[in-house]
Amino acid sequence: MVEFYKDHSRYLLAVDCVIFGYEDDELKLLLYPRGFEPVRGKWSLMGGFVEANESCEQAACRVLQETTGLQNIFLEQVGTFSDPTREEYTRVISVAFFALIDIRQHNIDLTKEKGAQWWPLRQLPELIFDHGQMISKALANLQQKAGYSLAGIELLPAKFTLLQLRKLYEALYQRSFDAGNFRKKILSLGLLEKLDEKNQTESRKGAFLYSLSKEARDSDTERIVKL
Amino acid sequence: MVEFYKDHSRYLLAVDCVIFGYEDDELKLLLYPRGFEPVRGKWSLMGGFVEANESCEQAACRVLQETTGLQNIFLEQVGTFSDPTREEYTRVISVAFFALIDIRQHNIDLTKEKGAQWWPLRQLPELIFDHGQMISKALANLQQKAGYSLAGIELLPAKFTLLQLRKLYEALYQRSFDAGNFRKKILSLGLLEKLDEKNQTESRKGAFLYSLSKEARDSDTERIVKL
DNA sequence: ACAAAAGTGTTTTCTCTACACCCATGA
DNA sequence: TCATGGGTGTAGAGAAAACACTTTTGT
Repeated sequence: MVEFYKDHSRYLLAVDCVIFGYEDDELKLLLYPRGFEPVRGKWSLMGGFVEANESCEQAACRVLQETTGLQNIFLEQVGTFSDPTREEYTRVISVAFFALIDIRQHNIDLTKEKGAQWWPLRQLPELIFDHGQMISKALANLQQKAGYSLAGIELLPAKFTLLQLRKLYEALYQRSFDAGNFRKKILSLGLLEKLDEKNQTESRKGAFLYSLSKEARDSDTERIVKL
Repeated sequence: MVEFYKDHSRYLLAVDCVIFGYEDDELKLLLYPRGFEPVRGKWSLMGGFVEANESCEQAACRVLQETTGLQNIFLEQVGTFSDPTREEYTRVISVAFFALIDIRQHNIDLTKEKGAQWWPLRQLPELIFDHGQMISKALANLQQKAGYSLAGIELLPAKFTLLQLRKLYEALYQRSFDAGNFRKKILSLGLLEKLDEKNQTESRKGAFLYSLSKEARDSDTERIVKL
């Protein structure tokens, strides 16, 4: 066995997922009443411990899959929270991730089973530990990312109208965008593919559906929203 | 003692610092020949283990202070590296930080004592583990941050000329900037304070020195460089 | 007919960029 | 006097913002 490191402490390592969804023109977060002690029953992000054979990213994927039934989800590190007193009873280091999911795709039975609820971002309940900080930082990350790419699109169905996209951006940045200018700006990026289908449910006239084009998944650094 | 967590593994937790400096019109990194096994003698970022009473941020501060003699340094998380096989002999999770220091302020004796060297960013030696990845990510962070704020300024002395600032930005982005336009853009941000001193060493005419104004430390989200 | 969203076009404003030009001064 | 950086001004290109206007269709 290895002797080099024997003088140093070892810590529990967890991941916590800030799971964003979008519904009724507003951003929502999936929160859970914590199922085990300590602080059982208080609202928290969904998390789990990192097992011996997995990275934090893999652990976050697993947690996400276990709680929403979804795989291949947009997932990104937010930061690592390591204040020695962040949990009450023992020291746990937590790596926070944020995930963007299409709220209509997730497994509702699975989430209900654990008592999970979608909470509007603007009216969150009190959260355990430093989960509030994790959420703030995740939101800041998301806003920044959405300003440079169409990252936020993961929150919409695969096919969407420009109205839906605009409403999403309005929710993200808490401001309104001129409909005409928004359309021109987004289409000028050349990242969207116009489909032959129309959505007739949200307007009299009907609006064409769009989806992210193949080429779009790659490099797209142009600015969309001026903050 | 606490029983809730007893089923979960505990891991060694380290921090690694990507220490940026700026000298001779180019970005440099402070690297160390690793002083202990395994892989003793290979070049690496300076790091250390997180002790029981400190957060990762505190550990990074401590490491930075121990290696450069500097305190109150710009320091920011880059990301957490947790691949189970990232180190050869045992599992270590590492949180990478990046630091910006004024290369002329650090304690040269202290760094020399450990065999540390400043390496031009464009000609780095081979590094241990995933330290190369940490550096790439840190650089990307720095570039992005410098595009929105005057973050890079920490690499310069407290008083500097606009030529020095421009050269720094040119090194950061590996491109040139029009001298007149750069001056106007930077000054229009209202973040710099013009001093009554001049630097006579870098031009015949002499250039006024500037420093970051008090108000500037706060929110400054306007874009400086278009990427 | 009207309301509401879809979609297009125009005008104005602002920022970015390129570049011209004068200033000061050490060699 | 010449080269070099300091510093200011300006004209043109291009993007962003504001907004007018036409189309479509369910009620």
